[in-house]
Amino acid sequence: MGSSTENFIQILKNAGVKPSIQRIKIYDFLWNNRTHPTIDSIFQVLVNEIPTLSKTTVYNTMKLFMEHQLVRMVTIDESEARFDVVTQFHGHFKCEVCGKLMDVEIENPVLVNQAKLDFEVSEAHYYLKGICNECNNN
Amino acid sequence: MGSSTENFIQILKNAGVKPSIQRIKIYDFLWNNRTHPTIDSIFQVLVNEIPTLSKTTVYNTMKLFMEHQLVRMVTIDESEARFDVVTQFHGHFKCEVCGKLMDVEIENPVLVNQAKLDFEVSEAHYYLKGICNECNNN
DNA sequence: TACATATTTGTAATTATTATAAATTTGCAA
DNA sequence: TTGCAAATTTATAATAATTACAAATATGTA
Repeated sequence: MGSSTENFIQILKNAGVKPSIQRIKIYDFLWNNRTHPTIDSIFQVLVNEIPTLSKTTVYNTMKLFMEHQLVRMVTIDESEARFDVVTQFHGHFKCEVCGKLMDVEIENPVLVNQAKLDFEVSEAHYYLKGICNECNNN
Repeated sequence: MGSSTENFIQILKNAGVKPSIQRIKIYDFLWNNRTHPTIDSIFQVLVNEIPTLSKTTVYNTMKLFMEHQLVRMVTIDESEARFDVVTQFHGHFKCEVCGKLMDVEIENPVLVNQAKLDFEVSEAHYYLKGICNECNNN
């Protein structure tokens, strides 16, 4: 699968987002850095490529991307929002020692009886907290 | 099941938390108001009963309760933390129209293969977003 | 009662996010 | 190409949740 600029432009266009330089670079970064980055970490990296970049633009862009289903917000960290370019359902694990946030494969959970009927679901999130193996072995 | 002050004192003691007036009243409120309240909403109600109550005390107390597994933090709302006195695994549903946060019964999700081996899990959270029936019918 | 410790409180500091308006860029029509 | 309206980006200020801190108060015990 190619990951050239043209591809990112096409992904944005398909989602109904006009591909400005900033939007392309931000999407590019998310695509290639699947570490569930925060607004600030996105900004800190990209301000090197786009010296005039404003943090407000990163906020605006992530909001726009969310509205167009290009990213998911991950709210495990109470203090800062994180973002995930993978929008298919999957879980997250946060290690409370090293702080790393990892993807977790999980069977799509089953709502019990009544729950299925009580609302129209548009988004599902699942996450775990605990200690990762690396931290447990040290 | 009784829900008198004596019972709350016992619950706090069993969890290793010294039962001050403030802690008892806060736990009492959580036990009897299972609406996943925010720090501010807890404070606004209880400052009527304890006029000297400080919001810092509510923050401190919720932190202490979390450390002693008396409550769970719910982070569906990006802006404000919410708290749940029910610590057994269950899901949450947030209606994006009316904003209400409800409990959802759900089968305990199954981690796929490798995930089980990769970390020691201490907490699991599951939540949904969408539109509730009430909002859908109006 | 006296005192050490724990708890609460009020205030100030921090920090993520949002609001706002000016500056810049973009796309298009004349 | 030029001019202009709309979209986008930017910088700054405002907001609001949370944390840090130190003084005040309450608690338990010798």
